Amino acid sequence: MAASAQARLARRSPRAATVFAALGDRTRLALVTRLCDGSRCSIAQLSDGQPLTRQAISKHLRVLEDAQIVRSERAGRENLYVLNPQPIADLGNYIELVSSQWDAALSRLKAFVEE
Amino acid sequence: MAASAQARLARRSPRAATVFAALGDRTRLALVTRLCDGSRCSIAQLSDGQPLTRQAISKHLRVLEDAQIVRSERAGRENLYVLNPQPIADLGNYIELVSSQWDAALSRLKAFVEE
DNA sequence: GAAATGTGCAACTTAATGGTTGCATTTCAC
DNA sequence: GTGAAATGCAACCATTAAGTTGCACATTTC
Repeated sequence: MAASAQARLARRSPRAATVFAALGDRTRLALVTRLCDGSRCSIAQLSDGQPLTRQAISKHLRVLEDAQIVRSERAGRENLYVLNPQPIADLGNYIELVSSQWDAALSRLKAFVEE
Repeated sequence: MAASAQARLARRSPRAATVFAALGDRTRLALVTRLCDGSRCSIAQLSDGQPLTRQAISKHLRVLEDAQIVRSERAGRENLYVLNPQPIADLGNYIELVSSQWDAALSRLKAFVEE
């Protein structure tokens, strides 16, 4: 089944790479951390306390939205952002595949050494 | 315990961001996929079949090595690379924290609606 | 030892990222 | 309706990233 697992990993690669890349930044990771308690926050709220311009935060939110890690919803004059945990959960599956592949390799090695 | 979970997430952020960023590229993800069956491969082997220069692959491997996702070992004239699954597994923990935070938020919302 | 193999290093190009500032626009509050 | 608040958009700058080419260096192999 090794080939099948590799194929599954490869098939998920493009999408996974986008999500990984979106999370590969401190500021964006902080935004995700802030949003993962389920709160809906405006850009002004999210940039409050951060040592960056509101525009910078806005750009980061767009990156997260492109990766579908976050959804935005207009409410009057403000734009509310909510986390969408699905893509991140999918990464969890990806990671589990990698880990299981590695564990299987370890088992084979162990069996080989012990025989 | 919500504050504690957030704090844990924030503490892991800088390191996690590095690993996420290292995985946020198709080519590097392909390299990880290739190595996660436990094989030790030279740069020449890893760049074989890829539509990139050996140098490009070499640079990508350095990024992965800086993130400690991969280890290299000199063997004569060739440089063998092996996966180190630990940082990736740590990302799994990070993701689980995010998910559990989100689930807790959902539960609170549900309780609020139903009361 | 000469040729071939596997890498490393440096310079360079192009494109993407992260960030800023300034201004226009929509919406709310009084 | 005037002013303040919350955004969006565009232009711009500096840095990093991704990739290439060319060459030098070590290690096999014959």
